[in-house]
Formats: sequence, C-alpha cells, structure tokens
Amino acid sequence: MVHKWFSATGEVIGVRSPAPSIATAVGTADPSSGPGTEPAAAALLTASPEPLWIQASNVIRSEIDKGALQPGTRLPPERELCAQLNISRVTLRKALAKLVEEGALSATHGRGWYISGAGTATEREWPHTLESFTETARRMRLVPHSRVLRAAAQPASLDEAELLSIAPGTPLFHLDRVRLLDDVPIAIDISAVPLAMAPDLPAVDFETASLYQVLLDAGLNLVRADSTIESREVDPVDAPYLDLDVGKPILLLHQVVLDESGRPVLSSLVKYSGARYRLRTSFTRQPRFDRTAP
Amino acid sequence: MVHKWFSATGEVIGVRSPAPSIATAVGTADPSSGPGTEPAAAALLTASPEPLWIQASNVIRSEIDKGALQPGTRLPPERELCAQLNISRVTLRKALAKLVEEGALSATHGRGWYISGAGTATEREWPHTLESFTETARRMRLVPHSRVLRAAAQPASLDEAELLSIAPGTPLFHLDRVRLLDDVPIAIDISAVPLAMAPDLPAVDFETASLYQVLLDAGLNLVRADSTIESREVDPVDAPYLDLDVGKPILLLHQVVLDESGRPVLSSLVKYSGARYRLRTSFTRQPRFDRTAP
DNA sequence: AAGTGGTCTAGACCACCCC
DNA sequence: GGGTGGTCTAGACCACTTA
Repeated sequence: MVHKWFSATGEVIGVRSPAPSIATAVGTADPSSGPGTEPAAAALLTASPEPLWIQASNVIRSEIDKGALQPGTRLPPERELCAQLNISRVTLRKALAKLVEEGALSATHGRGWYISGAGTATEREWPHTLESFTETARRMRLVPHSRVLRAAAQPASLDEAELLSIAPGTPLFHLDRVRLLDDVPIAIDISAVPLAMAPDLPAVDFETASLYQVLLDAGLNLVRADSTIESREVDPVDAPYLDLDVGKPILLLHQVVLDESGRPVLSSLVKYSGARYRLRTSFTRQPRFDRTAP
Repeated sequence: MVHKWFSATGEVIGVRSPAPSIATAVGTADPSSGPGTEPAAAALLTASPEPLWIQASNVIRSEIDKGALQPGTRLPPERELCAQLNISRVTLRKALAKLVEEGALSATHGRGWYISGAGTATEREWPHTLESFTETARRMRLVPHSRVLRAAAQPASLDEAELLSIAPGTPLFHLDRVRLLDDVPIAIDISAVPLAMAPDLPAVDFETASLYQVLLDAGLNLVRADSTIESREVDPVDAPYLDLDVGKPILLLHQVVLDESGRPVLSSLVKYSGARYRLRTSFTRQPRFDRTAP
C-alpha cells in the first residue's frame, strides 16, 4: 500500500505521519491539514506556493544531494515516478528537464534516466555564469571591498551612447572602483549605467554595496552579458592602482549586460591583475539530436 | 536555459527541411482567414522528421530573422498561434521556451509575448558558450590551420590522472598544436584525451582536423566544460612559437570537458597571444524566483 | 471583467534499446 | 516483445495585467 520512493529511501514518500524530510524538502506542505485517508497524495501538495514541477525537481535533487541516489544509478521509469509523486508525466518531465539543465541527470532514449555525477557540490563550484567578484570572495573566504574613484552622472559620449543604445548626451551614471580582497587591490572596475534606469544610483555607497544587487533591486531583470576577454599589458595610469609594474599582464573583461527585452543596461570594463585573479565558469551544451542520417 | 556549444561544432546541425512557405502562416496574423478556407492548417506538417515544436520554433525564428516581426512587437496570443500553426498549446509553449532560451523572445504574465531585440544577427555573433577557434576564424574570414608539435599516446602522469579522473599510467593521447590564422601564430593548444575513449586518435591528421569533431564522431557526448581564464607573462619556451617577446601577456584558457555522465573526456590548455586574440561569449542568467517573503 | 500567460492532467502514439 | 523515453493533444483551472 505504501508507495516507495526509489530504492533506499522508502520512508520519505507515502508515509503520512513521519514523512518530515520530504515535507521540508518540498516546502511548507502542511501535513496537519491532510485529508487523512489519502497517504500517497501527501507527497507533493498544492498547499505550497511552488509549482508542482519545481517541488518534484527539489525532491529528486535532495535525494541526489543526500546521497540516496549515487551517480550512475538508474531512476525508476517515468510512469512509476509519476505514481509515486502523484503528478502527471508532463509535469514530471518538466522537473526532469530542469535537473538535466543543472547537470544532475541525463536520459537515454530506450534505456532510462541516470544520475550524472555532477550537479551537487561540483555544480556549486563551477557556476554556469561568470563568477562575480563578490561570489569569488565568498568562496575564498576573503573580505571584498571597494575604493570608489568616481560615482557621478555625466552626459554620455558618442562611444558610450553607441555601446548602450542610447542618445549621446543622455545622463549616464559612472562608477569607477578599485576592488580589493582583504585590502589587496585585485581589479579596476569601470562601469556605466543610464541614470534613468536606476535614478537612485548616486545615493548608494558603493564602498560596500554591489552594483549588480542595486540594479536588481531597482527591478531590472539582467539576463544576458555579452562579453569579451583579453590579455593586455597594464598601462602607466592603471598600474599604481593595482600595485603593479607597468607592462605586467592584466585580464580585461568587457561586458554589456542586457535585460530580458534585449535592452543594454550596464557597460562594464574590469581590469584584473593577472597574477591575482582567475575567471571561473562552466560552459554547457544542450543535448542535440542532429543525426546526419537516420 | 539557458545555453550551448563550446566546440567547433557550429555547422553540424542538419537542416533538412527548408520550409520557407509556411512562414507566412504566422506573420500575417490575418484574422479574416478564419476557419473558412483552412489555409493555416498547411503550416506545419508531420511529413518532416523534425519534431513539431522544433518546426514551430523555426517558423517563428525565421519570421524574426526576416524582419517581419520587429523587436518590441507583441506576438499573437498563444491560443491564436496554436490555431495558426495547427499545434497544441503545450507544443507551442515548448517552441516558445526554446526561443526564450536563445534570447529571441520574452513573456510577461498577463501581457503577452514580445520580440526581444536579440536573437538574430546578434545571437550569432555572441554565442552562449566560448567561441571556438574555428568559429572565430570563420567569423573573421581567415583561414585556420594547425602546426602539430606532438600527437602521441603516453602513460598519464599523476597530475593528468587526477585531472581526468583516471588511473596514473593509463594511456593518454597528447595533442600539442600551434594554431594559426592566415599563417600568423595565434595560440598554443595543449590537449590530452584518454586513449580508450577514442582509439582512432593517433591516426588522425590534426593539421586540419578538429579535435572536437573527432571526439563527437567517436560518439562522445560533450556536455560541459569547466573553465578557468587568466592572464600571464609568456615564458621563454612558449614565446618563439607565438613569435612574442618573453614577458608579453598571454591569455590562458584551461578547460576540462565532461560528457553527459560527468566523466572527464578532455583536458585542454590554450595559450593565446594577448595582442592577437580575444575570447567572446555571452553569459546568460536564469530568471530567479528568490523572493524573501511571499 | 476580459484577455493572456503559467500550470497541470490523462491518455495516446511513436522511436529506441535490450532480451 | 516488452520496457522506456520522446512527442503530442484537448481541455481545464489559476494568476497576473489591463481596462
């Protein structure tokens, strides 16, 4: 009568009264309000504000993280999972798709779903997007800090206007900072945002605040960052800020960050001290189905 | 979703059905052509080997590329598109999701679907993953070429073994190349692949062949590339290969490429001449739903 | 209140893998 | 053949936006 969740953790799903682990994994899922006679249905419930497919994905993810599902293991068939989780197959597949995107699962057509090694600790160490300065600092347990060189609005020059798709002369908020970790200068960050997009910018103290966070709080949905990365010799102007000899290598990262409608929001040029910083990211490739001949 | 190629595989996709005529079915949004004459039903046909949702996505994409749908424009409501394309709403939404991931569309809950400026020419110039050497060459209309310095199998050292999660001493195929564009040296590429994963490697002529393509042809499904990028001074050994003075800046790109099960397949270290190369990529950020209080 | 996207379902058929 | 994932449908309800 009790439906089991996978192999090792039969207790999590279908058991009404104990069932604490799943409840927490999924969300509120208040069990007290349970109908009392429908144990299996208690697995995932509509009480939670999260969509079912997110909940389902979380349940499976937590099983993996917990170690109940080892890499290489096969998952139960989709139709069986549907029964256990009490959701439709379409919904389950949406949950599985999410986990594929996160690198936690992979499927083979006639064979089944398999746990794929990554997706847990590895995933967190290799972000799918560029690790931000603040994130790096946190990972290395260093204290991030900024020295503000300029934080003021000025009319946009021709070049800046073109870069951000705005009219020349439009008020542009400039933020130039030296970024430090534990008081060691790591990079020079030269950013510009059209003032109209976040009028409160001049009032923020950027010695500690994160520009990215301020923009998100302003309701901007930053979705894409077109980037170029190159290696250069540091020039006499920048060298003292980074405490480098002129001619030493620096890493140049230039980004134009766009919102969901493709509108440029932020232009940023970061000059990292070559010897003190290293960009980290993980590129993924969607599984393709391009058979050359069927 | 974001997210997709990191190798020289841009041209692999087998486009069999050109399907140009269908295009009008979507763009014209002609309300008068109701159920009366049934022209819309001919829009997508099951004769094609491609799934319907791919076909639908291609139709919309071609409308955007063609300019029939300008950035900022609103698409017809989903239910109407379904009727025009003669597919179910679930299928249509899968097609739309693909276009969102490509950055061509975006949706707002109660408002509708909007064309988002990017996704056409821009998209092609800003790949979601690192532009490969071959792709860069093609974009710049230069001729790529390699000088092979080493192409041989050797037992894996301790470091190599750890990097690739194999036993020390396992046969490892080493491929060291100088990569050139129009006969100008651009980079040194030092790669290593466990021989067992592609036993034919030693027989390939890498003066012209692409290592990625060979691995794909061997049936390996390369899915993820954990990467670090840094800036260094070129050392006396590498300098002559790149025709640089010792101490000049180079860009160091190190990647460990994994297959779908998370197994490391390829380790590659590329040293780009700082003055002659610039990495290009477009990072995407998943829309997040981290409200602190619901 | 009407329009629109977001979620979910139950059931169907097909294509692939392995016995 | 039987099991399994991949695709597709028609219809339903909910949540958000706009009026």
